[in-house]
Amino acid sequence: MIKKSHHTVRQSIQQRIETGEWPLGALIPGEIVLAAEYGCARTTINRALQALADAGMLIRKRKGGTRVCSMPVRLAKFAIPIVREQVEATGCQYKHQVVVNILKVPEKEIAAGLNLASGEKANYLETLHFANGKPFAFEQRWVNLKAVPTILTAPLHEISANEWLVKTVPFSSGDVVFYATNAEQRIADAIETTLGTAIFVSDRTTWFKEEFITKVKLYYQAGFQLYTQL
Amino acid sequence: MIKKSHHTVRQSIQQRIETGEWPLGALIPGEIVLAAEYGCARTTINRALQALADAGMLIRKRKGGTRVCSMPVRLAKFAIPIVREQVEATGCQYKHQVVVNILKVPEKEIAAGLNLASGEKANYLETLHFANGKPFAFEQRWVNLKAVPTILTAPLHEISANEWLVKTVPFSSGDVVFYATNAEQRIADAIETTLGTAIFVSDRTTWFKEEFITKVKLYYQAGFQLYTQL
DNA sequence: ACTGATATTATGTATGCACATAATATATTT
DNA sequence: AAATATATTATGTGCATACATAATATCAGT
Repeated sequence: MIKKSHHTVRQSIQQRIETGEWPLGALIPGEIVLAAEYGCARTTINRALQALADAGMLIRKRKGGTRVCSMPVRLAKFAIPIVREQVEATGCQYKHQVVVNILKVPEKEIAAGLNLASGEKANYLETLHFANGKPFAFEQRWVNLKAVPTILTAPLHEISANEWLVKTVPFSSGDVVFYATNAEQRIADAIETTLGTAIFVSDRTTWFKEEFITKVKLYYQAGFQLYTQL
Repeated sequence: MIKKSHHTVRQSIQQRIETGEWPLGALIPGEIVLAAEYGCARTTINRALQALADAGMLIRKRKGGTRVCSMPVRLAKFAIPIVREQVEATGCQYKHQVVVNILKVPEKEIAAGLNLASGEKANYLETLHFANGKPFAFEQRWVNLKAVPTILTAPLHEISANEWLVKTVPFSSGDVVFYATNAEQRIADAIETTLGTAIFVSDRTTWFKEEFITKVKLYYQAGFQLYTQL
């Protein structure tokens, strides 16, 4: 083994796990032993093992050593997408259309979820996203004006609120909920399907340093599938 | 700044991005400058910056330097769960029940998806997962007998096929599709809802070194939500 | 036996150094 | 002026070393 870079070592070790040389839950050799075996410095082995531990493939403990994760936490990752990119990824042409853009006081339960004072207005937007001219998703969005006052002057007819916010607001945390729902009449009309059709919905709330920024519900076209890889 | 470990440096730098000190797309100081500023070695800065780059917060290029990612790819991660853990996480008691466990030849389209020779039998399982005695999810699963012959002797009444496979088969790759569907009568009966109710479905196929292992469809109870964080 | 001090061990972290590599800027040649 | 060579620069990677830290093993004292 003349392997060198931690990438190569990492890959090699991953293989040895995958082929079953080190079965699930087994203790693998220490860094020094591996370093000798691969003919590299312990530092290099360390980086490789740490990377694998980050990936959830190994569990490391001082003393106790490193062992193969017995119940591997397989993480499915997916990029929270710009709808435009989602559409264009399927080879379709993207278009969007702002249907509603008003200021209004949200209903109580929503205002609470948004962390807004009662009676405070927020920017409410409804946008239709199209793929090759057909409705792809229907978006309902609340934007906190205190956090992002400039949204009022943003050219939302050229760039969707979705994309504008990602490009403008620095890193933020948030949570996403996915669920299925039977289409109400309004939604059914918007995405051109029939009442009661099962619709895939993503509901996302975004925060920036404890301050609410935006909450968006996306109703995808009937038959939509969210694909991710392990 | 007496900050030391790369963790601390990483956090500090992340803050400076989040507070807007370095806006989206901006070029940040080089490693040497930062090392001087933080009073640590360049290596330490390097590790911190690399970590942030891995997290999708920075983009680094030899020469050209490091800049804040202008269109941050926020990755939503979620663990592909053992259903039991999913149930227990909500504080409910878990139980499962194997409804069907037979060998049969899958339909053509499924066999193709499973990479099985035509006419070849596979293990077909139907399992009901319960939370506090109420149906939580209905599982339909195909298992490749050539890959995992021991499934036939597994105690599937004590440990669900789901969990047994995760504990037994080494790391594997796979893909997951989520979608919404209107419940057919069979499904509706199984999870005790009414015909046509919108159901959240996850459809997962798992491979081990190019060999098909298992394909599983999970129909979740009505109202189920998949929650993830950014 | 039980308790607590001490040594051992494996990983975690930091540092300094050297060289590799890629992209750019500058100088050189035609 | 255009093409080519060279220097510069910032990151990428590897190594040797040292010390830190946490968990365990060992051993002594009561």
